[in-house]
Amino acid sequence: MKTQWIGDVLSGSLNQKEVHLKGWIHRSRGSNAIRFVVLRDSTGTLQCVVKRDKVGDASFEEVASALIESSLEIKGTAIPTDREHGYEIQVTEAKVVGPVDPSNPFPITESAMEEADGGETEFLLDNRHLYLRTGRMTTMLKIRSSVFGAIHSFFRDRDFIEYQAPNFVAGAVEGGSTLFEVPYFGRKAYLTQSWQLYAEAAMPALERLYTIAPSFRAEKSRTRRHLTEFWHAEMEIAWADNNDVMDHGEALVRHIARTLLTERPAELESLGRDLEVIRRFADSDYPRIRYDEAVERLKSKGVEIEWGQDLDYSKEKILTADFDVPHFLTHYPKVAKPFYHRQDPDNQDYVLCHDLLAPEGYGEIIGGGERTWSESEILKRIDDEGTPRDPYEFYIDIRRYGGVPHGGFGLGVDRVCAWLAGADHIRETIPFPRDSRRVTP
RNA sequence: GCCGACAUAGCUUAGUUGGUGGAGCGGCGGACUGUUAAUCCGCAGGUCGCAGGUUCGAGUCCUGCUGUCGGCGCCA
Repeated sequence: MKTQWIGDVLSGSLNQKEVHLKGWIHRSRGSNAIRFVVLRDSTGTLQCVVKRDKVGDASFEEVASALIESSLEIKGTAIPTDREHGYEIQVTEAKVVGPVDPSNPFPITESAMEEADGGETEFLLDNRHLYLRTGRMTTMLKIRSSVFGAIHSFFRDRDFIEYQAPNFVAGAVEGGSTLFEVPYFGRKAYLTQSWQLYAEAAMPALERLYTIAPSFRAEKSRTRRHLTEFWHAEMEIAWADNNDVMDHGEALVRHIARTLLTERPAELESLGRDLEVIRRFADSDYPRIRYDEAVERLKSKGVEIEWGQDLDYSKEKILTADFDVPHFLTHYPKVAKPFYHRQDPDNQDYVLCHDLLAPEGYGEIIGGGERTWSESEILKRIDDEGTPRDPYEFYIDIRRYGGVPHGGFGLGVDRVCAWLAGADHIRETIPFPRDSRRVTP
């Protein structure tokens, strides 16, 4: 097994020590007597100096002829240097573990990445399984891991119970037009769009629950904010109102930003992120404005909008331009939202809901609110909407046995990753993105 | 569902008013004892996405198809 990493050498803890490293050839150059191999592992890159008179002819030839992405095992001494990495390895033994066939060299070349410049060409998307090894993707995946970890620690520190809902479901959460249909032993089933309805069933048992799970939406969206399979962090909490739920969403997003500042500052900077901006997201309060106020703001900017209209992305963008931190929009008109949002008892035209919009044009990252929690209200809302009751019988049943005020939200984890990492496209944040035109590789 | 672009070597691309498709990177061969995307010399590599059409002649013009990318709607 491997016990030493390039990161250990770079940290200085192995200065002047004998080291045994295993990794992949990032770059290789040199002459017929000396070879400079830049070795890569999961912790970084490091130059290894291979001299013919130190390792012998056979070993030297083997290393010298190894192509980029060949895997390599080396032994040598870590010595400080003024050159690029701060340290380099004077190699005493070197062995190619897994070679690369010269007739089929590693296809992700400098030129393949230069035009992409953070974005992704068709070629890189087709070769995603190999693109994952490159610096930008690796960095993004480390940030992603920290975001997932931060979500878990946030909820667990607050005594939330992690709870799993099925991915095969019979009915829709949203309108229903965006479900993936799958054959199910002669019947039809669907891939879940949200954990919420099943979470509400467990709400009276667990009171505070959360999940991080994939959600599936068959939207033919072609935007930098959409995936057909995305990772959804959702929570549900009993005895809570819209403001309580918002408090949790705000605290969670701040906690994620703070975690990245602690765990991934170098990665953020290598992607061109200004840490001061992330610090602002981690430390600020997030303003809350009502739908009506948002409409007024838009009208004052000359945007044509009618009351009752949902705020689409073009309008969101105009609104978010006024803020340099995330901000909530609350109290949407009832007509713009589905039945499970509770009507505002103070004004039946509105529902007790909220969206959290990320600044810098990244758009909605949280959608949530207070649920319609009494049996009479839910039946009226379903009937008024013209939605059939049948698929929701279990959901209605929950309210027949001790319904309580409760609510929750869903957070788009990939969107949060894209926003905090400053990615151009949500695809950059997930190893194998799925959208309406791509299910491979 | 709607709108707009694009498709030339493994990759990134140049290609003039239609007249025998070039380069850089990568690969291969050679030179080189401290390189930083190493450098230098040489070689191989193309049914110009597919199918029609116009023309003496199409990478180039026209039509259709396919694929991909970008934007909108919808949402996390």
